[in-house]
Amino acid sequence: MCRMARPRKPLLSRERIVETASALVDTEGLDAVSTRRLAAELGVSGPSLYNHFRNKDEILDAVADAVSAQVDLSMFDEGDRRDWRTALHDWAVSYRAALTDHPNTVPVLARGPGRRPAGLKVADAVFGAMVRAGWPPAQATHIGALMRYFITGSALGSFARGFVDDESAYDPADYPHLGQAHLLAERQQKVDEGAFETGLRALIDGLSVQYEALVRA
Amino acid sequence: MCRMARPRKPLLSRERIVETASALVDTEGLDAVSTRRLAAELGVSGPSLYNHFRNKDEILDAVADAVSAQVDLSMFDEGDRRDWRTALHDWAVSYRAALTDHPNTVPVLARGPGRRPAGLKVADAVFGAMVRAGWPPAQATHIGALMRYFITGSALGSFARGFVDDESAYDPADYPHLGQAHLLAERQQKVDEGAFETGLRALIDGLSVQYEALVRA
DNA sequence: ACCTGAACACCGTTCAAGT
DNA sequence: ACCTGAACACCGTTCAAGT
Repeated sequence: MCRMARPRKPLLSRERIVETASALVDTEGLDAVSTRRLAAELGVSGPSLYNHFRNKDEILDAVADAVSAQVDLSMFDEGDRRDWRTALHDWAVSYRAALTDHPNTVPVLARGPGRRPAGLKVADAVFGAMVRAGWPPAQATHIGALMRYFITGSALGSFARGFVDDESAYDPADYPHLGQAHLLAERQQKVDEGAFETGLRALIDGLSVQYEALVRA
Repeated sequence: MCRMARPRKPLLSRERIVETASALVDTEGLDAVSTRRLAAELGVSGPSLYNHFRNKDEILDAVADAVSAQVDLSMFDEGDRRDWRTALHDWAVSYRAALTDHPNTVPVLARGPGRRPAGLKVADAVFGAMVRAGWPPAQATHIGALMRYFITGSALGSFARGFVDDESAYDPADYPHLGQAHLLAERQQKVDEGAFETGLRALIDGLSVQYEALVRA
């Protein structure tokens, strides 16, 4: 029959838009998401999206926030018996896992929580748990921020292929210590995991030093 | 009299393009750089740029690399007497300062050195110095990577969604006073600086713990 | 070699018009 | 309220043509 301009049931919803956009980001990357392409994927015309989101950035923010919502926060529950060190470690691992599952969203997430509800919930949970563990509020804020720096920085630096898998890009005359940089690219994932683990351990060990000085005072 | 298609002296050079692009990025942000806009700024037509760079990404890479070139590496010189801890700290502070000077380039830089010469030189210097200090090569690689994660992650999380850049997004009904956004920006900057300092100290303290265990073995 | 205009295949967003 | 096509002001990039 005839195509109606407005069906009795809306064709679109925020949920459906975010689901489709997320799938597109995961499979084809951030650049594949244009309003026209996304709309086509949803079976509507481009401008229809503007009935549900103010602009494209809001759609991408919602996609990113769905990833933040996957981060496990149970280690920060009041009832959880984990030491703050263990909780912080387990949380960082869960956070990184969420980013690993959706590497293409990292450039959006790495810019901070902004006004994204799930992102803010993560920040709030870390802050609350650190304060309960005995950290002064100002330090608890710092810990939440610096952990996020490290985790998102790691995810961004890892997935974006920090080194190129091409030996000719690294002339040993220019970079005497990078002779095996192409091999480094080959084993990039291993290196990134190792660097993440080393850094995470160092971060928590170092915070422990500051914590001990704190409780002693 | 007549306008020539090819003057005896080239109108463009890679240097001039990068200089103009850098100024545009610094003053108006990454999004302000379009090939047409940049070309207009240079007094030429858009396609002219393709005689000097393969594509726009290469121009942006060159802009980012100019920032990497500003990072002080003297603390990693063979003659320098600084302890590896102090060298790492001083380098991190210099690195962050370079990013602070050009916050709009951080999204490009945070993706890793790629094949950018100055970025690779930085990675090479850190690696070499850590190995000379007694770290095993695998650990030296990790240290270079994890420090970069933290520093770029910090810069991205701080500057990209700073309250200053975001000012237009605030509803004037909620923030009727002009000073409000400024206060938020100032507080955010303080938090970011504090988190960076706390994190940097923790990272180096934590690495020290691992180093002590290493030399004892 | 280096620059040009024209052209191609796109963009994000607005808006009047439809139901 | 929610979707449409048309329109506006852009994009990055290719390419034949000019000198």
